[in-house]
Amino acid sequence: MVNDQSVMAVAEQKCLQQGIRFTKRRKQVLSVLIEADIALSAYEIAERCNADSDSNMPAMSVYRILDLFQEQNFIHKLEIANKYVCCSHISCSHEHNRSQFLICGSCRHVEEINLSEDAVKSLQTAASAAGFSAISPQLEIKGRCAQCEQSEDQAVTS
Amino acid sequence: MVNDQSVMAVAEQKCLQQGIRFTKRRKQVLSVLIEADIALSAYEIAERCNADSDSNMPAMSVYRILDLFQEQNFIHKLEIANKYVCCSHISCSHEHNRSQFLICGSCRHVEEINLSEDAVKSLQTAASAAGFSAISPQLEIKGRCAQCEQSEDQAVTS
DNA sequence: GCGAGAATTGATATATTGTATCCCTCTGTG
DNA sequence: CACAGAGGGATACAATATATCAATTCTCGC
Repeated sequence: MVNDQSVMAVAEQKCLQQGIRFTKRRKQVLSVLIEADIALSAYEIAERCNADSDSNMPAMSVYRILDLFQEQNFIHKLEIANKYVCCSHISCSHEHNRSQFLICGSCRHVEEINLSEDAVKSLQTAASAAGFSAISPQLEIKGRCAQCEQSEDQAVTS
Repeated sequence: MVNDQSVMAVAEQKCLQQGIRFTKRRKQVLSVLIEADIALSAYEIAERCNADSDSNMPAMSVYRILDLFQEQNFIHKLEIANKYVCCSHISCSHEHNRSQFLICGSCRHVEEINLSEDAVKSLQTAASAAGFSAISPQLEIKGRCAQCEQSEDQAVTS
């Protein structure tokens, strides 16, 4: 999991640099995403924001803030799940142009992985052979994490 | 594009073999998907069914039929777009366990490509290194097709 | 400090995608 | 014909997302 302290600090820094305000609402949303170790839907984020305080975070605001965060590369949207996760590289200096996600279909745990250069190249080759350019850096792959695989085996054999 | 005649025939065959009826509604849905060269949402399919006849295809039925077709591997759901396409291998004997799609974000044109063995292997290696097994065979990649790329260039430079 | 203008948020409405449920019809079989 | 089960009609509703306009808050130059 990401280091919550440093991530918030880095996010604040980056906002400052761009003349974007790092408001209370934005802190709330980012904080919820950092603390959750799974991908959350916009409405789930709103719920969690409203759970531990008397703040009233409307889903609308969550969507707006999520849009902003995506532009800033603080978070990623998992399009096959319609959910959002904190970028695991937010506080390091990695390039953000190659995000590959493994998404557990059972428990929704998300791993952000790094494919080899070769694999990425062969993807791009195949894409341009098919007449596609500017392919998105983001790859999302549905699967089943080790834990869920195990517990499902138990369920089947019991 | 797929050959509409043979695809319908193959689909009918496969239904017969499984004791599934290839009803008028199902024909309509498959036919719409074959004729459209782009990915369609369930509601778009319903609209098109209702456009050129006085049939009244409810969206519900479309969803039911789409579910069936997915089980039969007649179609694929593009999860990053929430849209559906006819499987380009429906009338050939390919394995259906490795579908990779390039999806144009502008015109929604979809290409079904085949990655190299190596690329697929390196994906699976990376996945199991991250503790994931049973990864889904389906890969969806957003991009921009040659045509749209070109017309966007024009728009920018004009 | 003060006002203009921009950024941010609030609030409401609505679109889009998808699921649940109940019941009716049709079709093949004994 | 009666019946079982597949298929479909209809309605309701849940979940995800966008549009729009008004209110508030912040920033910056004065």
